[in-house]
Amino acid sequence: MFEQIISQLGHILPLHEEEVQHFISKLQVKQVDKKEMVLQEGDICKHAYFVNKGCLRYFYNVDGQENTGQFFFENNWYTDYESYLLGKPSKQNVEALEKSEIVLLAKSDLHQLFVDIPKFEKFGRIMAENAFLGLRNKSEMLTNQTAEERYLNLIKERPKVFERVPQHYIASYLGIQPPSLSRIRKRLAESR
Amino acid sequence: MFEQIISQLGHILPLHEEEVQHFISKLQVKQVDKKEMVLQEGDICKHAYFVNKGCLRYFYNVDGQENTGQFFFENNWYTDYESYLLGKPSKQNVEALEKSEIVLLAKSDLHQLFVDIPKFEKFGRIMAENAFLGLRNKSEMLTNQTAEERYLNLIKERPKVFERVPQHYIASYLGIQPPSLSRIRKRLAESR
DNA sequence: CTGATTTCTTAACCTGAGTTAATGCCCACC
DNA sequence: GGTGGGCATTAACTCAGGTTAAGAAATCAG
Repeated sequence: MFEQIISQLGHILPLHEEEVQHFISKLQVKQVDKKEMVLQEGDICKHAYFVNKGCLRYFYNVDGQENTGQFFFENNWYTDYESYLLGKPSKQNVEALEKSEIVLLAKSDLHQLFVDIPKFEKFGRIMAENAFLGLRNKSEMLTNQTAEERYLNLIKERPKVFERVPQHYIASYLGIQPPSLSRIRKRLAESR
Repeated sequence: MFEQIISQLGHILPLHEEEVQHFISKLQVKQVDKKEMVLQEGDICKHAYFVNKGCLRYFYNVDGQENTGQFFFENNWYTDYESYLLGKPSKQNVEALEKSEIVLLAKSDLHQLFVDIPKFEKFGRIMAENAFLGLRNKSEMLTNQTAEERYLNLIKERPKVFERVPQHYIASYLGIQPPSLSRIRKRLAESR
């Protein structure tokens, strides 16, 4: 149930058995169906989500267009940090792209952990740092690369995405429309 | 010299006088001229920078084009987290847009602080969280808004930028070219 | 197995922004 | 007080990507 999350945590923090138990006592597991929403725009994000199995994506809804921010597969954390940290309504929507099992950690519990076991602050810091690095990657890709470069880069760096995610979500992740992704694929296929 | 940084720190962490002194002992001040580079692409970013006075901007160099990521004014922290955290050569360039005074905090010293005074982990966490929020704002703006919306939003949210930063840097920050920003300004002026 | 739905591709047309280059303005500095 | 360099604007042209719509292909549910 929590082996994955505990194993990952063990790589960050050395913990005593009772600390592990204390941590586990804060966790809850949730099964979600394909296409089920985990978080909706307007909700206040009060949890961090860890993917045990399956796949989540978050997206923005802009003028009826879905704008995919990121995909999260097994052993990855997701949270809408902005809503989570500032207590503001989220602008993000999160849905399961597959039947998934996710672990929930409430913000209030995590903050209590920071107090009860101060070394968990390090966990909090590393979560935030990793969230930053993930966003930075995405953001740099959108600013500094052309659509074609972004596509090629994604194939190279995360080929798994293409095996598990429909192409129109990938287009949206790359910041383009499905016809545009098709054009890029066609262009590349011809020039080879 | 360090009043600003200590004052800000005081809002995050309650500290004893000796802890403040310990922290201050890690800091160094640097004066930089207008247009002077603080960090260059390829360097490994080993410090966090706090702006006491003046203004920094960081940018990417992509095919000879400068791609501005952010401006930092007084009382803001900058670091290239990716290079800083992973020890990789930075892809960013940082220059002073005005004669500036900046405070440097070395990564190695900060990590020693985490060990010496564990509650500094909280400072580290909040730094990372704030870096995330800043990037998230920028990133969301680029993904979800048109160039015109980004321009109007910047005027509304950070009018100071227009008073202190040449327009071609603002264009680059908005993700467009100077002629394009001129067109937007013209369009807006006409439709009013 | 079959009809329905989702997904992908293609075509035609449109548009916002890039590119390049010319012009004029401003102001910093000699 | 001139002058040279940096900066903003404008024009003309190009093009990547958006938009819309239609059709083909794949996938799913009953």
